[in-house]
Amino acid sequence: MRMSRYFLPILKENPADAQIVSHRLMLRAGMIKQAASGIYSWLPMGFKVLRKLENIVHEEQVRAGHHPMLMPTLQSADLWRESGRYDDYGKEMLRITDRHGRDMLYGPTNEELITDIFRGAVNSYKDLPKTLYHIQWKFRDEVRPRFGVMRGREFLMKDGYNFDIDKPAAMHAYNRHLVSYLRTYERMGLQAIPMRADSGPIGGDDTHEFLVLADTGESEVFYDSNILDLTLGDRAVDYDDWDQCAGIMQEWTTPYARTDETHDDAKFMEVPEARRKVSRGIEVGQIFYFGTKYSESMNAKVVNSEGKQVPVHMGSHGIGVSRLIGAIIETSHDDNGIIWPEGVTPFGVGIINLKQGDDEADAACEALYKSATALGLDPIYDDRKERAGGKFATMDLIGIPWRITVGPRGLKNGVVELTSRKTGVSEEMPPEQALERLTEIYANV
RNA sequence: CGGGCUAUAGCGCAGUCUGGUAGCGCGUUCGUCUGGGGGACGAGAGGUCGUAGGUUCGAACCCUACUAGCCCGACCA
Repeated sequence: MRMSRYFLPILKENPADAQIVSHRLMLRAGMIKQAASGIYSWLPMGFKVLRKLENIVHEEQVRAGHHPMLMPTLQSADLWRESGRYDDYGKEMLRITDRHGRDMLYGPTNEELITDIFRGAVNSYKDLPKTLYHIQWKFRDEVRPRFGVMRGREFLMKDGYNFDIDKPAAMHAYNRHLVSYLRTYERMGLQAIPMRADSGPIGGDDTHEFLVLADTGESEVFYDSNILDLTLGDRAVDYDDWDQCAGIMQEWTTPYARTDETHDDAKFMEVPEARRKVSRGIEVGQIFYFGTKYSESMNAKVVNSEGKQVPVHMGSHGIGVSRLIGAIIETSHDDNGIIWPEGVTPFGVGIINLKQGDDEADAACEALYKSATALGLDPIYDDRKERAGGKFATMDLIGIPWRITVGPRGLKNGVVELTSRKTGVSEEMPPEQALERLTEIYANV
């Protein structure tokens, strides 16, 4: 992308309404614009990152054997009356009346809809297990939206639902989700810790929340620092292997890690003092096993191998996709702006032409831009007639992890400069070599 | 939902107390110089002062109502 043609309305000054760093940087980097309280338009660069996160979530869900689909944002109140949640959910649910006077709602979640879809189509244990999910906009009419996309009213969320014949099978689904979520967050450059949590209005027995450590997090968290050393890395996972998934589940849930809601001080004190950590965390996902809560109230039953009607065992699992952007920025930024992890960056490399209008510099940048594009590096080329300082500041603000700086001084020696946004370390090398290095870096992302 | 605050140019703000026809910085447009970390000088463009009503010869400013947004708390992914 040529910056001169892109829509990137960056702000030099801090917007007055933005309290936390991710909100401030998203506004300054021209990623979002507020449309109403807690509701945002996603401008091209913000949208690009959002789509990248969405893709990672999809890839990892499909890899785990789950089926993508799409349910509507608007739902009929009827199903919610059937489950009993129409009255229980409270004012957080945005209620709408259509022209015929029918009660509708903008979905805050989709348990009712998915159960309705499932019960009409599946009747036998032979059709189980199934896990369906979608990534869709939700609306919760928060009393007090704040912190930009971290706590908006409209938000993009992946929510998935598993249907299993009994509890052991449903627990495998639970474990499988935990593993797929760990992998998802790792690919995004995030360390998200599964913590025993409170089930809240969704209900259920078993639930873990995934928390990203950050000072601005909404929850207080208590954990054994040993958990920070765990990584999935590139180990091969067979999602059909119950024992392997249970083993990974064990591995991650053995060290103490809880939010304040479920914190047990006596147990926490058993952790050696040096490893006992108290911090704050941003919740970026949650998994639940809730047994037959919805299948019973909504009559989602199958015939088991003995010919008897039994309610299916269900679980639901969510990832706050739009809020993840906030979480990533909270954990990855400096005074100059965002620092995108390579896995989610809107552009692979930023090319800065220090002397726009200089024939040699222009030609070198053009060539570099074309090669980088052909290599799939998805470059953003700052070809504006700006001073060098302004170009550096913009590139730092929008957080592109790698920068190639092209100027007449280096070109005399046939070199450009490759700079890491994260470390600030620069190295001079011929343009082809810089592209090779970047190709290698992104091949491993 | 309780308590507090704000609304003036794209963004950040002053002007309101003490009423007299709207200003600063950034951005933006044009020109000249400059050219490796938000440069300098000069000349421009851009505002129903949130909305409606009231007081007044005259309202951004005083009064009333409404709307929107923000902060603290309770609540939440």
